[in-house]
Amino acid sequence: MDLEIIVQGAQAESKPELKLWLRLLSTTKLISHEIRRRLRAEYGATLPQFDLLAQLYREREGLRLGELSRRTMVTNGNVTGLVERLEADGLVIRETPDGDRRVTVARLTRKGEALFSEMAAAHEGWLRDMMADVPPELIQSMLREVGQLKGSARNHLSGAEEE
Amino acid sequence: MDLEIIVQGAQAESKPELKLWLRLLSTTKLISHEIRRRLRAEYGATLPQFDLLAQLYREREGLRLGELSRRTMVTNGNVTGLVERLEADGLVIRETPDGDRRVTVARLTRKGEALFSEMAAAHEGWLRDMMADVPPELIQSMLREVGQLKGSARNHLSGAEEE
DNA sequence: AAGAGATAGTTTAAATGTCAAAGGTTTCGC
DNA sequence: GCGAAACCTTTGACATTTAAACTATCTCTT
Repeated sequence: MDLEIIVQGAQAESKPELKLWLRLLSTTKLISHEIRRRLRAEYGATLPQFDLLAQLYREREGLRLGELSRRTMVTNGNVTGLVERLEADGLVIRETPDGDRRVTVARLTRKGEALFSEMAAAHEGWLRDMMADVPPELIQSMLREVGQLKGSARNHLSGAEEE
Repeated sequence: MDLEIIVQGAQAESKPELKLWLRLLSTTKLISHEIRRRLRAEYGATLPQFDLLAQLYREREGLRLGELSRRTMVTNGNVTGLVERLEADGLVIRETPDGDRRVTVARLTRKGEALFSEMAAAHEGWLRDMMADVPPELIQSMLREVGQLKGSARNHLSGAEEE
């Protein structure tokens, strides 16, 4: 039924970190699958595209592809293809600023703004629905605790990422 | 820096469900990236391969591909390719039982068992390390709360999945 | 037994994902 | 100003992902 089966056999009592990780992973997978399904069914969009549009929606003047890559946690080469497809759909345009010709900036078109604002409203509703059985206080405390977990993880990366 | 930027602009105060979701997503992405990097660097393995091997490690007599698909939350077609590559590496073997020739069962080889048991120990250590700054009580309470969230999400899927 | 229907895996196409290497551009040191 | 270093993006090779079509096999009803 679940990723958690990995350890629930012999020694599930110990290893709380592993157990928490598997539960986090299976939960986000569950919710992601659902959101992906609905995005596809109702808007013909994919989840990575939605994420990318979301970033551009917040920065109306556009973002450099490298910045998009950092914000969406998607690799550089991947952003290239994503933006290409979104541009083909007329949701995004690419421009090279005068100052620095190494740079490519992606920006939402009018059509992209309109579509994303629809999708965002639906997306938020889906989440509220899926979390309907969780009391508001729990949501608040999870927010805090997951934040702490994230901080801990960030402090113990092998890579060179700081702050 | 993060997925959470999606909403932190104008009206971050409201929409706690959305905020929690974005934080969950960015946290699991962060940890996944790190685990993937280390699995690749130290064992030349990918995360989905690790997940699949983990399932087989728990069921030494092997699992049908469909069951593997369900447990890893990976689609059917995907399991086919994964097992193919693992078989090519000599970590897994495929067999068709006598009773039902539609069925394919995947099982770990001696080599697969040895490799996975190494990887699993390292994997657990990485997690303990990344969660080092989180007090044990918090880990326990997150375990409970995330479980509740997962239950809620499962109850509000549009798909036909029950229990 | 025949055939409809269910089930198990595989295959396919399009998209996403990684990493590493290659491309142009800009900037810096001198 | 020139060459080297640094920067930004693209490209290429390959693995993973989803959804849907397809093949093979089994089961059940009649």
